[in-house]
Order: sequence, then structure tokens, then C-alpha cells
Amino acid sequence: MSKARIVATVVEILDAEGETALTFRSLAARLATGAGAIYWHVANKEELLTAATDDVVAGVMAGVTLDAGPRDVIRAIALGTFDAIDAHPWVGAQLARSPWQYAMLQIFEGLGGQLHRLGVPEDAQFAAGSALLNYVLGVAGQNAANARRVPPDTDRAAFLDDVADAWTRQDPAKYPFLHRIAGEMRDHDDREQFLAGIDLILAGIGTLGSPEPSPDGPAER
Amino acid sequence: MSKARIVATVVEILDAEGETALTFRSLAARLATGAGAIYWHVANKEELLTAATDDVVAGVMAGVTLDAGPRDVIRAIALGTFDAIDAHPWVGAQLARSPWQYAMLQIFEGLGGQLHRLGVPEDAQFAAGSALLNYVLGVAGQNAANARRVPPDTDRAAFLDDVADAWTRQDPAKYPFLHRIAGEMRDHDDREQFLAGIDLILAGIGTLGSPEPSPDGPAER
DNA sequence: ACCTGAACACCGTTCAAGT
DNA sequence: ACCTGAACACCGTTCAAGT
Repeated sequence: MSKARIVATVVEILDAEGETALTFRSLAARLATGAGAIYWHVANKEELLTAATDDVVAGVMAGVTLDAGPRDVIRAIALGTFDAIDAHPWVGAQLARSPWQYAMLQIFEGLGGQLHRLGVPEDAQFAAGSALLNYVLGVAGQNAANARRVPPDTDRAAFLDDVADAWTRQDPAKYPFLHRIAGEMRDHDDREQFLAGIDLILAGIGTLGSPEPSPDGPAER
Repeated sequence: MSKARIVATVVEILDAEGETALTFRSLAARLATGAGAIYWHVANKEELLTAATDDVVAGVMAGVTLDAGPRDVIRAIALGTFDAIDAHPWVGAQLARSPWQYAMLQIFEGLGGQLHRLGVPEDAQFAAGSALLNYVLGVAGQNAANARRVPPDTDRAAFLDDVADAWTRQDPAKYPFLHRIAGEMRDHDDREQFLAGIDLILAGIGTLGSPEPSPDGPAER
């Protein structure tokens, strides 16, 4: 048995039955072995989750083409991550809770690596990259949490209505904003909304740049 | 015994010994009772964490003065949340994993409630508010994760050096961004960096607004 | 109405013993 | 070198029995 096969089985279990279904006993049963055998290849459960997340994120990053405008590359990486978390909610949970693991560095470099092409001054790149990363991780965590909380067969529209209904049940004098946006909540598209947030941060980053485009990457749009 | 006393004790344990130390057995021992007694007041552990988080966030929101410019109010709420998570890392973890709980609605309303004062069109407020919220939640999750991973007595400068060293150990051709920002990583201030992200999103939001300030809140700055 | 505490059904992890 | 599987030290949660 190889670590690669163990990790592949971990991904299978997580995808098919969710995070609660992954135990050393279930994993060992699936691999037709004992729990101790797994511990020979891996230090603990955390390493299992980390390796599985690295696998998925590596797949995402491999699918991103870097020869586009910097904003489009950032959008592609962000959306790729979003879609991966949508398909594998446990990836979102893992990204949100394990800082500076390999998968996160990949995303951070991918997003931040475009900033000099946008003309962002070097001393603002750390802040700008962190803003993008933290936004992505925030959404990742929320999506994962929602997937955990809501039964898999729940109707999406009904779920959104429930949330919006809870908002409009609040006192309008104390929660005017929630009342104002409840309608939009009911029929928003998660993916579109996510991208709007990325574009908002990109717009903010645009105000940081020097007026002239950087030599190796003309600003598009 | 009241639920309020139980929750107060939960906060004590979480603050003093961290998330792993909170069990029904430790809590019952501290309250000089049996585990079953707690279940009479509370449905499960999740409710314990939620109630404790609500308590802390309510304290934060009560401390924010709303009679300032909209950007300053947003900064105050974001920083208040940041500081609360810094003082109680478990709050960050809980916020990151439990969507639409009371505490999160408070923060969402607090942040989003300022958007019309900034002249953000109604149909862009949901996206703008979500961007702010998700950024805050992303940072919350990362800080909580760091606090969990790093021993409490670790020297901060040494920790940052370790992370930055790991970055510079990567291949510079594949990770140019990480190399570029490693220096900034070593001596950045978390709080300042967090606020820079908020200001970046605010700058992006500024590009959405109508040119003239809204009637009930002149744009400052 | 509220508390007690043993019992149940699990966990992750370890480790002597095998091959 | 790698696997086995029982055992250890926990968990959250339930529930009959108490007051």
C-alpha cells in the first residue's frame, strides 16, 4: 500500500460521505487492512487531510492558464479554487483551518504573482495579495460550513429563502441592511457573487497602482 | 445553574486552556455537577460554542460608536472583531465554521449598514457587504488556525521568520511573489495589515458609488 | 423541574506481535 | 520493512434514577 493510494481513498470517502465519515476505521476497512497500517505511512489524521487537500488544489492550479491578462489570471485562480471547494466542501474547511500549508502557498503565489503585472508597488503587494487570499479563504470556510450544515439534497432556492426569511423576521429598525439585501439573497448566484467580490478587491488594488502600466504586463480592461 | 453561568464558564475554559480543553467532562467538573446537567440547559456542544461566540461578539458591537463617518464605522467594527479574535482565538474558529449564526449577522449588518451612506447602489450592497464580511471571516479563520498550531509562548518574530524562511527556501523561479514579500512578512503588523485589506476593499467599493454623496451621509476623506 | 453519573457508541493513536 | 488488530485513553450524548 502506498501513501498515494491511501490519500486517493481518503478523497473518495470525503467526497462520497463527507468529513464525519472519514475515520481510521472506515479508511482501514476500505483498504482492507488495519488502522495501524495507515499509521506506518502517515503521522496522523491531519496529514491525511492536508495531503488530500494538496492533491485537489494541485489539480486546480495545473488547470489555470497563466498567459492571460493579470486580472483574468487572478479570476481564473479564484474561480478554480471556488469550484474545487464547491465540488469538495472539505477542501474549504481544510484550507480555512490550516495556515501556510502547501496548497495555500500555491494559491497565494498564484494570486499574488500577478500583482507586479498590475503595477502594484512592491511594498503594497503583501497587503494586496493577503486581501485576495483572505477573501478566498473566507468564502471557502463559509461554503464548507454551509455544506456541512445543510443536508446534501436540500433545494438551494428553499435554503436561500430560509436564510432571507430569517433576516426579514428581524427588527427592520435594527437590521435595515439585512432587509435591504434579503431580496438579492434569495436569487443570487454564489459563483457570480464570489467573482463580484474579487472584482471589488481588484478595483481597490487598481487604485494602488502607478498610473502607467508595468513594463511586462499592460493593464487590460 | 443557569445557561448564562454555563456559557460564562465555557468562555473561561476556552480562554484559559483552548478549544481542546473544552469537554463536557471538564465543564461539568468546573461546575461541580454531572455532564447530564449541562444537557438539560443546552442541546449539544455546538450550542455551547455558538452562545459563547455570541457573547463575545455582542460585547464587541456594543463598544462600537456609530456616529462617525461610514468608513470609520466599518473600520471600527472590523478592528473590534479582529481584536476579539486575537484575544479569543476560538471565536475566529467558530465564526469561520458556523454561517448565519447570530454573531455573524451582527457583524454583517454592522459592516453592510454603512454602505448606503457611502453611496453604494442598492443592487451592489449585497456584494460589497459580502466582500467585507468574507474578508473578515477569512482573517478570523487564519488567526484562529495559527493560534491553534503555534504554542502560546512562541516568539512572534521567530514565528514570522520561520514562515518567511520557508518561503525563501522555495524555488525563486516558481515562487517569485513569495520571495518578493518575504521581507515584509518578517516585520509586518497583523493588525495594520488587516486594516490595509479593509481599506483596499473600501477603495474598491468607492469605485461603485455615485459621484455625489448620498443625502444622509456625506462621504468623508 | 432539574440534577446525577453510569453506560453507550464511538473516536484517534499506540504497540506488541506477526510476516 | 511493513502489516495486524487488540488495547488505551479518551470523546459527545443518552437515560434511568434520583430530588
